[in-house]
Amino acid sequence: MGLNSETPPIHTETSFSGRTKKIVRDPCLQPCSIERGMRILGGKWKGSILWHLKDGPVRFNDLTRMLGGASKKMVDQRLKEMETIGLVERHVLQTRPIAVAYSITDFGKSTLNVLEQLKTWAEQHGI
Amino acid sequence: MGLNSETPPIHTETSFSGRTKKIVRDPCLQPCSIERGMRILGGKWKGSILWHLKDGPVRFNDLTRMLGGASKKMVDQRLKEMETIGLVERHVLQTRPIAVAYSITDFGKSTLNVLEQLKTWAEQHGI
DNA sequence: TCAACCAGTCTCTTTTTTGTAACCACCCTA
DNA sequence: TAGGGTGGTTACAAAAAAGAGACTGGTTGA
Repeated sequence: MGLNSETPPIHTETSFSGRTKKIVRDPCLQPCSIERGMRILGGKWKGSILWHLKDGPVRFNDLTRMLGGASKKMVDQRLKEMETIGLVERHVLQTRPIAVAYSITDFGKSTLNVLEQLKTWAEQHGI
Repeated sequence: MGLNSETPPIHTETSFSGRTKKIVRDPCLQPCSIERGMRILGGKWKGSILWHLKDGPVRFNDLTRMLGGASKKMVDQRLKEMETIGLVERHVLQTRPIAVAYSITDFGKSTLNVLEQLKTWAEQHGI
């Protein structure tokens, strides 16, 4: 099916400067908020990590095991990124032997809505 | 602040097989639905493209101009991926000169909730 | 003592992604 | 006829991401 009379008109935000030069009225000069959000949450494993932390702190190796397919290196990198952004926190437990646990911060929790929607969407559409 | 008595207990889904070997009760053998969803929507520009198509078909060059910073090649690649998945449709307009417009499909529209949430989240947190 | 655990780190290689720029073939208008 | 438009494609280079696998240095239980 092609575009026919019922389909909405072509949506353009361009116009001509003078008679020939085309300009965009509303370009995303910087990546728009969706794009910027994706750069935070869209990385490989990031969503999954947050999701696995939502029920309480998890230790490093446990987390790696939960994310079947992710290497320690990956998990380590992601956790560091997410720690500097403030999505997760790192706690050293003064037990013997020493252990390290990661937990989700309030900021991290603020992403759970989005992730839940995404999860629902993916499941509904058999992704 | 470290982990103290009020913080939830370490959340582990592991146990020991026999006495020594640790196993995970609930590993993501395949990437979980969040991960799989991200693989679809998380790519660079994908969300933005869908968002820009939501108000009606847009022509290729216009779209490229709207996504400030994306090259034709990028937009082209993303559109092709998204067309094969069924998120967008390509229409050749029999005008003179010939033109091509891309529009969002119903499946594509089903992602708009997620994208809207993401957008809201990003804006609320000054991302 | 051996083996498995802890939380990572390091190095190396491979793969993927991204960007730049030129090019095509055709159209339209000043 | 030149210079803008149309929707792409191609080749090449550069940069980023990902993966494999060994290794550390200590701990713990059988």
